[in-house]
Amino acid sequence: MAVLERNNNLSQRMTQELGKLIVCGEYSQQNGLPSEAELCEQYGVSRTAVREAVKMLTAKGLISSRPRQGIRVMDEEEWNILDSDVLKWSLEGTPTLAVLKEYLQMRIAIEPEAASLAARFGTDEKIAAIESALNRMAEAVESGNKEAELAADIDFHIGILYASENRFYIHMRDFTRTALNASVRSTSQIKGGTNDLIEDHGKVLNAIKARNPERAKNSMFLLIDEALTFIEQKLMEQQ
Amino acid sequence: MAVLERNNNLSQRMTQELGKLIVCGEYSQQNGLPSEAELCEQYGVSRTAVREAVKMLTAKGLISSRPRQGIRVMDEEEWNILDSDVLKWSLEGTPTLAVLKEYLQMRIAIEPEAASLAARFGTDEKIAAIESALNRMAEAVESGNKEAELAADIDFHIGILYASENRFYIHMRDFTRTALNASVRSTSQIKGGTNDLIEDHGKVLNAIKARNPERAKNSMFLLIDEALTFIEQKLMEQQ
DNA sequence: ATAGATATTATTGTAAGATGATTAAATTGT
DNA sequence: ACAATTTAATCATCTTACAATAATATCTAT
Repeated sequence: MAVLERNNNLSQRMTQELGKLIVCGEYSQQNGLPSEAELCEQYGVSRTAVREAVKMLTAKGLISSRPRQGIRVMDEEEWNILDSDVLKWSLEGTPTLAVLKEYLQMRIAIEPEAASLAARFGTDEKIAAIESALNRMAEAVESGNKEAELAADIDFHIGILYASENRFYIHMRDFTRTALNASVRSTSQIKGGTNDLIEDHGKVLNAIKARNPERAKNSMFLLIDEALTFIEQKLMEQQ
Repeated sequence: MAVLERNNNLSQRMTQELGKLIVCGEYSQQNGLPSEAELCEQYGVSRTAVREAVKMLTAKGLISSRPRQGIRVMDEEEWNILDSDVLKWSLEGTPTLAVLKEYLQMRIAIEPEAASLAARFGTDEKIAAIESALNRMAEAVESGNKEAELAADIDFHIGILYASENRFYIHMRDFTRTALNASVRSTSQIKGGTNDLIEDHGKVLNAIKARNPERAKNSMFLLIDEALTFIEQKLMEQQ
């Protein structure tokens, strides 16, 4: 019998468990999912818990459930792939290069424009938060603390989203976090020396502080494009 | 007693009803929500239906629910504002200029880059779908059919997202649909003649057909930037 | 009086059982 | 072979009961 983690309440745990399995492909459109009754048995929980989990996954676009037809995994196109849980579940396995490319292709749309907005509209307080993140990142590079470096890197990029003062950009924070985690998770992402990485981040920050939207946008574009070009080249070699 | 629409099943309808009220601010962080028991009474449904609706809204980040504390509306920052239901509910009222600006600021990140990707990676079939949408749009303009024009306009922009061949761009289709609906909904969006609108769309399409990513990106940027500049100016005047 | 422990109670969490509604699939009749 | 009908698997809904949680009130010791 499957074992559930012990945090949260039962339907939340069921949601996590089933969501993970669906996103990782254990349950697929072909395989389908067991019926409510079978899930109750397999996990040793009541129908209430199973049904509430099914409802939550339905709300995230992962499954649909109808009488006589059972619980069916939806086409991936229907998944709410920007939902924070779905992003989290997708991070369970090691991401492929193709997936890293998808993340970067999206980031290269969002983040340069976010930097531009941050330069135009970001409050001094929010810009200070970006600067603080960059300082922490530099310290972490000095001391060779990879984990702290990643945390600060994430704070830097998310700080810019917040400084955009636009709800939709702010909402991309979980996406950005996931994308950055994924790129570090994938060992091939070692690439160039981390020194000019700090320098490149610094250029973005300076442009924002100078309230220069164009330069902020371009600096951020270059920063992400470097990573994207690297990935695209690796993908070429692979084929 | 509140009345529910008759489509779908009961918990779906409850979800729609409550979701709409939350997004429109009838229930807020201050006002809070009634308890499960009270909701059952008000809508004349069982706890099962109420609880399943609560779970779905929880999955969309709109509310949280804990023993003794009741059902609480989450901070807007937690809402899954790119969820198709949440987008739909947010479209219930007439959008303010500030909201239209937010939409356009996001579109100006996504769509130019999507056009660039479409030029690089879009299949001939998907590019043909974009062209077909533009043709329908031109016809609708000729015959003065505003509704058909909007539908074709939406198909054009969404067609480009599909042609990007990137899951994250494709996922933005509901957002783009909502943003376009909102801008038409708002009467002030009449702006320039629709003739050069077709021409401007044509430039984007031609660049994509010519497999020229840079030109595709720039053409789309200009197209959206025109609307954004217009809105920003209106906002200035308003203050 | 005040701080800290304890009891109360409102609210959600979980379970189980019963019946209704839906619809895919099997059966039947032509 | 095809259409109409029946069957049965599965989800949908309601009800009842009790457990778990946590905010609030109450009590106790200092």
